Amino acid sequence: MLGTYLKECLYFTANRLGRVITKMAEDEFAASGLSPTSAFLMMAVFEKEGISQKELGEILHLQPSTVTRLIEKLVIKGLITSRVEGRLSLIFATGKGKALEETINECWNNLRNRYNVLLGVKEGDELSLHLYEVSDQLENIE
Amino acid sequence: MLGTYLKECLYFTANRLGRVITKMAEDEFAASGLSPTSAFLMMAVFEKEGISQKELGEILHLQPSTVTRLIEKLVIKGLITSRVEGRLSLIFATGKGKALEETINECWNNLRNRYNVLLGVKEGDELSLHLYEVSDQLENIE
DNA sequence: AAATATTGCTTGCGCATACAAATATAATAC
DNA sequence: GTATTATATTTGTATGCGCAAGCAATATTT
Repeated sequence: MLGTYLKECLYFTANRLGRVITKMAEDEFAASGLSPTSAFLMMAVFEKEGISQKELGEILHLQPSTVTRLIEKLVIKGLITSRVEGRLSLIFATGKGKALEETINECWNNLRNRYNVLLGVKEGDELSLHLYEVSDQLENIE
Repeated sequence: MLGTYLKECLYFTANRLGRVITKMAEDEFAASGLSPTSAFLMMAVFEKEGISQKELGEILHLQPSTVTRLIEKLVIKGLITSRVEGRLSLIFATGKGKALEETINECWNNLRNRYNVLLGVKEGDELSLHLYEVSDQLENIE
């Protein structure tokens, strides 16, 4: 079989999986009008009103510049506001943003159900935890 | 802990892993002057001179348009040529391209060693095979 | 308190990938 | 043998993310 070696390349398989699941996630989160990443950022804000951009970056494992851009778009959509406090930029959900909480949770549940059905019960969630640990190991966070 | 639910989201963990391993791969393949994906495309061409773009897309699990762009760059670099045959576009490695084969293989070995060391012997390779199967399941290829 | 360093965020730019529409060739139907 | 459909590739456009450099606020040093 041509190209079999690719199956043994974590770079390849990880990124392929990323693309596949991203499509699924975008599909499910479309109901919320948000990209999956934006939706998870919103969830972090719901969990801690006034969270800083720095914290958001740490939780989401995204670069500061990427967080800035996500925030930008969510502010334009009127879902969050940011208050500058010293050199921190603190993020709060607006009423319109809070109104999305339920929807976002549903989208997320739908996504999880969708892949857990395809992968076998709980296999998806377990794989996810595993991948999280693997990333930590690769980044040498112990 | 804030944002713990993210560990259970395959969208998130898969993409994070993708970013982490991509950085490692880019780093290792820098020695070849190629992006990891281009390097794997070259490997596919080494394996089958005159491979079509369609086949490349299937092997690499990339969209045709993405393949077109990769080819474009490799042609500009003088590593491959493409001969149009009917509606197929067949890809061949140039001498300059073939000269890279050894280097590319080394880069790949280095990458695999690097993550296998961090993840434990063979764990990386096994994970990779697993992720490949998972992607197949999610895409409903049986 | 002035000079320097650090920290958090933003901006400009680039890369990888995708989707949709356009194009080109081949195959099939009639 | 033309008309229609199918297939392979290309082109235009968009998104998500990163890096590097810059800016602004605070902390540290002297």
